[in-house]
Amino acid sequence: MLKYQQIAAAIEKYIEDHALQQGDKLPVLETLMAQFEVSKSTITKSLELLEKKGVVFQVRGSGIFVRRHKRKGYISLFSNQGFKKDLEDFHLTSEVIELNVRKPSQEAALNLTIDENDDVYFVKRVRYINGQTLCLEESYYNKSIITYLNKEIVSESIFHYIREGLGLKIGFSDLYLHVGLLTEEEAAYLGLKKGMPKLHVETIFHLTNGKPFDFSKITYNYEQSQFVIQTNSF
Amino acid sequence: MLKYQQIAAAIEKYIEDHALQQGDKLPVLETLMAQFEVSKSTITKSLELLEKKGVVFQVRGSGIFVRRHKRKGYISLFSNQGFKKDLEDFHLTSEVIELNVRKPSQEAALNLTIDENDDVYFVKRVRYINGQTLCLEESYYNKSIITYLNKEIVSESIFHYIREGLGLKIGFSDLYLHVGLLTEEEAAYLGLKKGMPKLHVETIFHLTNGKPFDFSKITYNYEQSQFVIQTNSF
DNA sequence: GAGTGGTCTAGACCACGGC
DNA sequence: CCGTGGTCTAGACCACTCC
Repeated sequence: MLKYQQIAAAIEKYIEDHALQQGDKLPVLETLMAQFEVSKSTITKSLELLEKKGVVFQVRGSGIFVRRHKRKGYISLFSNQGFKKDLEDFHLTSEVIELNVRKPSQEAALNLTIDENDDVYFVKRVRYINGQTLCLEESYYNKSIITYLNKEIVSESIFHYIREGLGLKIGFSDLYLHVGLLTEEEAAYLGLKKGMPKLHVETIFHLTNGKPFDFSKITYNYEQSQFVIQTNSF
Repeated sequence: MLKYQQIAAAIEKYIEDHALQQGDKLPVLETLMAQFEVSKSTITKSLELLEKKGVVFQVRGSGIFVRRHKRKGYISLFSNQGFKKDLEDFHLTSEVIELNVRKPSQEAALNLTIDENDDVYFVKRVRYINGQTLCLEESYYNKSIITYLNKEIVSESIFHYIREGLGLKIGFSDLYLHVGLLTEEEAAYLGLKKGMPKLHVETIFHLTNGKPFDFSKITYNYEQSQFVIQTNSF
């Protein structure tokens, strides 16, 4: 692990352990430099990382402050697929409905930029949060990248397996959000009634080298659909 | 304007002008260093900025590539309030329903971290996209920060005025998303029917110094609610 | 004006991709 | 192995905040 990542992790842990709140001041750069025995730019890099993650904000001429949104019970839209850590407050489980190798739909092939004759893993799951249905998920994984999946992996965190088991590096993703009404089938899986509202999210996940490896379609239970997103200006 | 921002803007313009597509390769670092006559870290800073914005992605040992999502007609969830540039494809207009100075609701006071006796500007607008209703917006601006607003400003881009007119620097924001069904009043403003789905977004905007200055509640027309979000891993 | 974060440089060395 | 991006350093100078 790189220095600036270690330092960022240490600072984040410090904030967590001391239960610091929004606006609380952290030590000044010079102190941090001395404490971690690194140069200024390394500390700066660490703090940039934490700023991107929405953990701190820096004010020139003033200091470094903790950033923390106030509301509880909201799910971070980004820490759902792939970044499970933030969900420690929640119990996430999955019920696997379907898992097989097949040819992709035209839509899936397009989004994964593969040929319709290439193989994909198809995964269909219902995910539960604290015992309640959270969402219905249908995912297509490019089999030439995600070479193996089994029921055990798919019941747990697929993304954890991709990183640790396969040693792949997940880069960026594009999310597409829609609002609509539940179909009969979706309602059945989620234990809701047809015609109730839904949040539908399609995501294309890429590796750091830019190759799309997963196309996911997720329908969220509106009762559980409380999401938070932290953003920064450019 | 800072060097690295100028360079980032230049590179972004180059991508735009040459209509580069996802995966297209940009010149290597050394070339860019020479071309802009700056040191390596400055170019790196520029590219980091573009990476944050979702304009490029960098692959170690390989190169710098253009990142561009494929779907058209989607609104970027972040470039709506405050970052209007990305919406050039769309015609955005506003109809002002209400504009006045008042005491904040308990909810607004809480989210702006002010007292219920402090003054706020209250703005209620319906926003149109290409002539269709896009959303109903109710905003509370901390009057001790946003000292003046009038109908003309509020009909145009409030955030542009805050930046240029008031010289304030917008920092970060917290978005809270919900899905639900339209009330009678909301449906009336949006020209829809009660009971249809809605996306409800509450946002708290902060200045770079961390002070919240705007609390907004927006109800989106589900027919227009096609949003895209580009994210990066940490 | 003192304190504090941000920008920029020049250069050494490292790590990954792909031929 | 070469080309390419990433990390890290030491230090100069700049810009903002707040007393």
